[in-house]
Amino acid sequence: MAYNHKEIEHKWQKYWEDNQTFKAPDKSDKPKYYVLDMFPYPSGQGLHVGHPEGYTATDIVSRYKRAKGFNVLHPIGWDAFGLPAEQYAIKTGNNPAGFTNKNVQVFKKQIKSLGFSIDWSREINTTDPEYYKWSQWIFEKLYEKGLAYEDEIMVNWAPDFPGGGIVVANEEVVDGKTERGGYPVYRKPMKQWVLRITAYADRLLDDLEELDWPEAIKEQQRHWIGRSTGASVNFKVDGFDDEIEVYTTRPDTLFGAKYMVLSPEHDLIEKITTPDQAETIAAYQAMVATKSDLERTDLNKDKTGAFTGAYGINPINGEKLPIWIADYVLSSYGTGAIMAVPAHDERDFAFAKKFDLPITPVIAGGDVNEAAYTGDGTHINSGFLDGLNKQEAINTAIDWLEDNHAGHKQVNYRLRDWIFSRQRYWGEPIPVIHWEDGTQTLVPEEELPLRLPEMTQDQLKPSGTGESPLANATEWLNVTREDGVKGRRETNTMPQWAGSSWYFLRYVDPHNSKVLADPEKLKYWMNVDLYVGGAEHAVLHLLYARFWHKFLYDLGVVPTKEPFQKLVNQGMILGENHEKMSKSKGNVVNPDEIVNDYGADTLRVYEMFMGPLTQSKPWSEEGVAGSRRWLDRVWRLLVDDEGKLRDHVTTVNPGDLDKVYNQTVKKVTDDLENMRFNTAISQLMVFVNDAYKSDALPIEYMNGFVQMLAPIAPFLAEELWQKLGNTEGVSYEPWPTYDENQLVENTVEIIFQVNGKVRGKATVAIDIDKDAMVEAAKADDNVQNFINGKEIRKVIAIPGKFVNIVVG
RNA sequence: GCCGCUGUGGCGGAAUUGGCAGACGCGCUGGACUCAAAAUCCAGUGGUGGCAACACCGUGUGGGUUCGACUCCCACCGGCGGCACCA
Repeated sequence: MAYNHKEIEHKWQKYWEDNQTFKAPDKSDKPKYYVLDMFPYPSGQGLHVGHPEGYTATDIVSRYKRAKGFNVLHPIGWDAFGLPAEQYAIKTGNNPAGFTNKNVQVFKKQIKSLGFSIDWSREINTTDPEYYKWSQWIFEKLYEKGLAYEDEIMVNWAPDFPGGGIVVANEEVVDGKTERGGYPVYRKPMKQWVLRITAYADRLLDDLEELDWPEAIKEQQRHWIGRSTGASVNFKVDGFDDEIEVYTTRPDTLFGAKYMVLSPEHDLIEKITTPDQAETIAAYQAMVATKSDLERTDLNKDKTGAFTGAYGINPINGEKLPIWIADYVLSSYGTGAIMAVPAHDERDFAFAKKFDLPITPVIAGGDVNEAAYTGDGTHINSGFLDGLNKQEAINTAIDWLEDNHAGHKQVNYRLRDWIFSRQRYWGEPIPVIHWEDGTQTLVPEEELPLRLPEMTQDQLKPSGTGESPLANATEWLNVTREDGVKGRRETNTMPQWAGSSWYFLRYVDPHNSKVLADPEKLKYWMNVDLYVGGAEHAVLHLLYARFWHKFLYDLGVVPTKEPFQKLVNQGMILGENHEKMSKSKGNVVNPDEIVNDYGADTLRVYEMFMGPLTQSKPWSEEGVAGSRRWLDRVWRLLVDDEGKLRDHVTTVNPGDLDKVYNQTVKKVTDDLENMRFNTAISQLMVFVNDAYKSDALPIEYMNGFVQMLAPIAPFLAEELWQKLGNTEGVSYEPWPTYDENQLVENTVEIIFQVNGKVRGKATVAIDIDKDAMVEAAKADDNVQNFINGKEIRKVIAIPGKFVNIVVG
């Protein structure tokens, strides 16, 4: 009887479900291991082949750890709020919740078909009011601690976004366009909810040190947080009482400041601009306001600006500096104002060249006619800083600024606060009420969850005001206090990142109605020991989740400072043509078809055998077929045409498989520990190849082999395990061990080299001494061809390995 | 421009500490089985030369260290990803 994947996979899927095989108890004497996949968004497209890659990796680790005696938490759930469901609802008139649930059912069925050992009793869904109650609860705590606030700020406004435009977070802007959909983004002042992530900047940066994450991701987060140390310097404005505060990392170049630049949105511009420059300035501001972020950066490296007619006074030498405005100075960084040192800053240099402003070097070393010099050197033209190098001058300048009350040392961050509100229906309502008396309150904790109202297709359509469709939900929207004061609910909802910023905590205690999760259970299960997902979440999800986790740690809700101890990014699976899979290129592979045609075990084996988990690698249909052929081969090794265990599986051990079996246990164990799934599989192949050449297959080795196969191809392994006469499932059977003694041999093959090139080999006793090895080498015919008649200069011999004779 | 990753047969990839480059799989070639084919099993398979033993060349390019380099060092080239006026 041939290997029938459909029958077997159906049988064991049902068995695991009926027996709740993978339910993880909250109380156990076993050590715990928490394995997590990144929260999937249940799209209408279903799984793509990238999903099973990461999921198979975590599933192998989960199954391996169970066999190693760990209590394994391996849950899954749905990050189900988000735009596609809302857009679908507007188009079809269906409720987004219904659409979402349908998608979840598809995902669930697919994931179950792949045999992942998930504890389904812990399934969660961000759109479930019992879940988003706690997202809202965390928001209220942030609000109470002053970390959630509403502010009129410069936001990233994408007016062309379907559904009447949307505000997105800084992290969601890529190349001046929205990350989703690629709509152009404009800077626009709007009143929005903001989370004070900057309050955690230092900790988010410093605590990266202790995480076992890919260096690339840590580096991206470091860069995103962008901590820099410099000085704040106050410049008086000539003829006014006002001062302009600038931030600079190079206070040592203060003597080289030749002009100042304000961002076009700076508060002081209107006040200080001279009447004859007013028109020019206003025109420039208007021009900048219509530019998208893309036009301000990518498309336009050419500097623009306008002169205000006003002058600032350099505190260090009293020099009068013209004050310009230019969009190369960003209002959102530092104070939105700079001192320009054209001799030693590339941007200032370009601007000075264009507008013919003076350039005076204050550090020796460059040629200011050619380019800005940003390197180290001796200070010149700098009064009391003359003769000092860069670092000495920075320190001296800061001391001077502080002594003369003209400035101080200052730390700055690139990171900005997290713009948190979205003008959308299908998200967690922000639990705030705005009262007609101008006050604002939270929805009382005992009234949470604040549920989303049901809405008709018409109501879901954009309100046209840039407000969320919730503004159309009149009944839900308006509230009246006991004292008769009327109020209006906040109509913005939370971004999709809200639900995914803490979901890993809910898996620990998914049905708790009293608290977010029981502290005792959190103490047992946290942290996540292994977190696997794509690298695209490097700064979005992973930074937000760390921020919320640290906040919850400060509240005493969670016991750990960081949520994810070890992070692994799986590589992308490319199309057969080595290009990214996409519908337009027609190279998309549907995992359902592979499961149907070859079986889930084949898909799992193939995706793990393709190459290292972390690397991108191209799909190959031939490769899939090869993986299936190998599983067929495994089946035939143990099962005969009648479907019975083959006769040559015996209790007798002739010993010819001793070595390869023990080697295999050693290598597979080591490889699984280190997530080298491709080489683990190749070792299992080596074992099978040898087993085919053996007349007798010791049942002990066959059991061990099937156990090692089980994490990778669990359906087939359960079936073979049963055929081998085992009555319990394979999942909790203790992992096989190897005998070190079986690995040592009496003889070893050594190589003979002449001048580092291999010229001969010989099999010798394992304990052969150096001299004997050298004698054997010199006696070798081919070695003699290369050493005869030549002077032996040196002989290197490592016992048991090789002899190298150096002649000259 | 800056940062990170990466480059090995026809293809995916392997090589623990600097010690036989190419494990394993795909593809290809040959053989066995078969009336035949498929499937399967067995064997071969980096390039060049040679009947062969064997020799020479070979891990992106150029140099270096070493008895010995895919591995370490220097310089460069290509690919992928990220950031990009952050003062």
